[in-house]
Amino acid sequence: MIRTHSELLAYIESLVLKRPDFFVTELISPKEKIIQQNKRYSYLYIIKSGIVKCYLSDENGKDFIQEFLSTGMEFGELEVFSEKPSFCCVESITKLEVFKISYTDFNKLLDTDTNFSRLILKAMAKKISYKAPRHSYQQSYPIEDNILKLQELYPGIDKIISKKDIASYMGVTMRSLNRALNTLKHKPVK
Amino acid sequence: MIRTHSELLAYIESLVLKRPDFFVTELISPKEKIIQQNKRYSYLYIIKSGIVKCYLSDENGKDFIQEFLSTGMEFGELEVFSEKPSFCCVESITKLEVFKISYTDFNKLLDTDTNFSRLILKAMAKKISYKAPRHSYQQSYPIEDNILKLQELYPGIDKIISKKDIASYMGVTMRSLNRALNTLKHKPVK
DNA sequence: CGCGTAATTGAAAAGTATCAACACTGGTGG
DNA sequence: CCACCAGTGTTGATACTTTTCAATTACGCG
Repeated sequence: MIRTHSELLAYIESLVLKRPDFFVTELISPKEKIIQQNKRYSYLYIIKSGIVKCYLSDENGKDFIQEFLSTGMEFGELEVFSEKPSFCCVESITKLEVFKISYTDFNKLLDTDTNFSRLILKAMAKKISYKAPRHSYQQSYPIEDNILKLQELYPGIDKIISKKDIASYMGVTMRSLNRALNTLKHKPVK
Repeated sequence: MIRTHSELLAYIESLVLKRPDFFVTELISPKEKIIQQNKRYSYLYIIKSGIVKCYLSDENGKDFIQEFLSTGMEFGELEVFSEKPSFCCVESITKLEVFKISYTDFNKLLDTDTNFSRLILKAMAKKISYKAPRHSYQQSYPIEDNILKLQELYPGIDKIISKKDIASYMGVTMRSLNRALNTLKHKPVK
């Protein structure tokens, strides 16, 4: 649920030393919108520490959280390739430390540094293989099953992420989430 | 819904001429399982012509279709990066013409051919930006809305894809799909 | 013709959303 | 210090949507 990629972070940190002109370090406070849907940007980000949520919001005001990203995860990179405006929002949950790099410099790195290019490919492959089973499971199983799975994989997640966000992540209303939690409490059958 | 990537196909075809030793052309008949979940492979595929479905099937036997792929789309490439067994099944719907390339040769190309590497990055970015809004929309809106959207984007899709598959793609039962179709027919309000 | 797969439909059961009321919390300002 | 407010979380009643199950029809093909 909260995704990380330590290998990428390590490599980025080594790059920052080699090419300090490419990267800007930034501190961001909680609840800040870093990327807004349908806007154009020219920078992408790699998280050094902290957690962001990455979500799509539709015209009805319903938000749907794609993933929670943490150390070593990049965001805003897809637009480099698609050349379209951002298709999702990114907002900090905790306070954040990020590396920022311009599309231009990112492209330079891709073209000249095979290791880097490889890591980005890997990062994107990870994003895809993560999304697919989640999407599938969420559609195929009732809420209770999804909660159980979440608790199993990420015990104590509710202390970090608000319930509202957990509900948005699961694609259900908070009412349904609460009911499911209650019935699980009262019949911890297995 | 049926995804294509002509730019990649064009480039692959030019590569086939330059490096005929890297590629094998194969003909595949309909309803063949090309890739099976949780198995390991050493080849990946690029579609020259025809349509495949790419789906996850869970222990309950429910299938969930990720995407329909056609000309220029690659599959089986994620496992090159993740180094894990395949996480989804791929099955031909129509008869198929594909290029096959081994992980080894694919890696060689990635390391030596910047244009190629770039196209693969782009292909993966496309896969991600396609999945996210779809997932979001499907969770947030009722079936009828999803049908309308589908009919708008791909009129006549029902002639190519079986209803069963359309239902699996939308993540609902066929019963629900049929009911939604009927109510749409009887009240074509707008 | 007969077989298997795909598609259709009804009725009951399960799951989820909507709406609305209310509790809890941590600021903020009087 | 208290009152107030906004954001977050909780809960009940009800309506709606979707699944499940099962029975039936339609279609393509040997």
